[in-house]
Amino acid sequence: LRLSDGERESLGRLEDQVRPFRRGTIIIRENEGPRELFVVQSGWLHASAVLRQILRLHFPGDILGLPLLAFSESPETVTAVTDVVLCPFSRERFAGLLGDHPRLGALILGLTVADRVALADRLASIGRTPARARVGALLCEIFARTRRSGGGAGDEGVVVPLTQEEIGDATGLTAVHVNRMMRALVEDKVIARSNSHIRLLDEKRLISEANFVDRTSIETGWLPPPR
Amino acid sequence: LRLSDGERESLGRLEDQVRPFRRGTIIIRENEGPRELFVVQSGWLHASAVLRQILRLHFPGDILGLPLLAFSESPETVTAVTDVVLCPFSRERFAGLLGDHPRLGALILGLTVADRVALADRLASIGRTPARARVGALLCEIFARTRRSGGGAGDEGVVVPLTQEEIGDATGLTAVHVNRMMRALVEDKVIARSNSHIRLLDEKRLISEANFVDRTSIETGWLPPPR
DNA sequence: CGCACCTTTGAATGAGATCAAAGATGGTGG
DNA sequence: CCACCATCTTTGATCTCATTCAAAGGTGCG
Repeated sequence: LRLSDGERESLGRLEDQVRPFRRGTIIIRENEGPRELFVVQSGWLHASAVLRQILRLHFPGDILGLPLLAFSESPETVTAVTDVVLCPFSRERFAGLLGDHPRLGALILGLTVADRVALADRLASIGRTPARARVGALLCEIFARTRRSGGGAGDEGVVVPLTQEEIGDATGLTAVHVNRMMRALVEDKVIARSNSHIRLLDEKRLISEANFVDRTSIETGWLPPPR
Repeated sequence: LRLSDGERESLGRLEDQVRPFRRGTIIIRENEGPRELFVVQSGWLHASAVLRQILRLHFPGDILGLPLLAFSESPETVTAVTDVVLCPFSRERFAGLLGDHPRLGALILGLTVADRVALADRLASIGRTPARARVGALLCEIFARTRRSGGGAGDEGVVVPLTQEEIGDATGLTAVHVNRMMRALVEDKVIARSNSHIRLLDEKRLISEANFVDRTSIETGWLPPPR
């Protein structure tokens, strides 16, 4: 999508501040009223809820804290999985952006809708597929989103900084069972692992047995004209 | 939220057409390219994905087809659960609304974010809680949203037009197990049932054992100024 | 009144959880 | 540079919640 000069400038201004955090840091705490939203500049994070369910992985380019647009208390905890660099901005600043550039608002609405659809995919995965497919779907999502944000990650695989416990929290499984499923995937030569580095050996098969659909690219043709 | 005259008028125009559908009708079909979005005027619908997972219940006031803002092919099937009346409108018309009234765009973004949060709640429910709590959470959601949209539904209960099979599709359970959990809830005097009519006897208890959080009301204080 | 669909119930089975403990790995300070 | 400790991974045995399979009641619509 080609942005107008005004849009580009307003978006750029959102990233004028830069703040680094150590891995493990809690960026937004559940049930507290955060004052800021963030754009992820580098690193991985995850959003989790009660009962340790991991709801979402966040990669560079994502906006953190959108629930603040609907609720004064955060419904989720956002934790840095690796060291991260974030660009904070206020809700008022964001409102100003939406007011000045309705097309950007529509674009962000589109991105939020896409996010909602991806979440729905995960709901179906967790509600209706066996453990192995759930782990597979998570891996597919990690690869699709890493490719999009992190540059390469083509064939050399990805360093996944998640513990098996965290993969379990994301898939609704126990760490023990995640371990067995990952070993089974290695056994069947669908993936290869060494420590935290994972490589896809048979992506077609993984995608098909996990029922995975890539939701990383969205339509922009319908947007209102730029201002 | 108080709308400006222009906002009110533009919103009203979205509902200028009215189209009734019979119960059981498929309104939007997965993997097809729908041409329209809809506002629900009356009736219940549900959105489902492959594997029969029900992703979302839709009540009067909801917008159907938002995924069209991100994807040209619908990721979900929308089916009328009861007879319904819908107001169709085009994506272009919606884009016009967003362009003319950025504050409405921001409001719809807030509503979409709230929807995403509610979906995240269901993900946690399905991923991390036992069957009885999942059924309970669905009932809580139905009561909360019926109250909001359908008027009363205070103490006299609600007629739930879903089969136990459909409740299972929404909660990731089998119809047989849904039946056992519902009977257990009746047995423990948490709910009362006669045919498809359900009444809450001990809402506090149901909410607490289901970990339910009501996400039906959202913040609007941050919105940009109206135009 | 009959048929289709839905609910209810029982028994057997199985996927994943739980419990427990033994290897790996990596970061830290001496 | 190495030893130690915390954290993470792996493995086995057992248990349990939910599924599956099967069949008998209900309910309401045509």
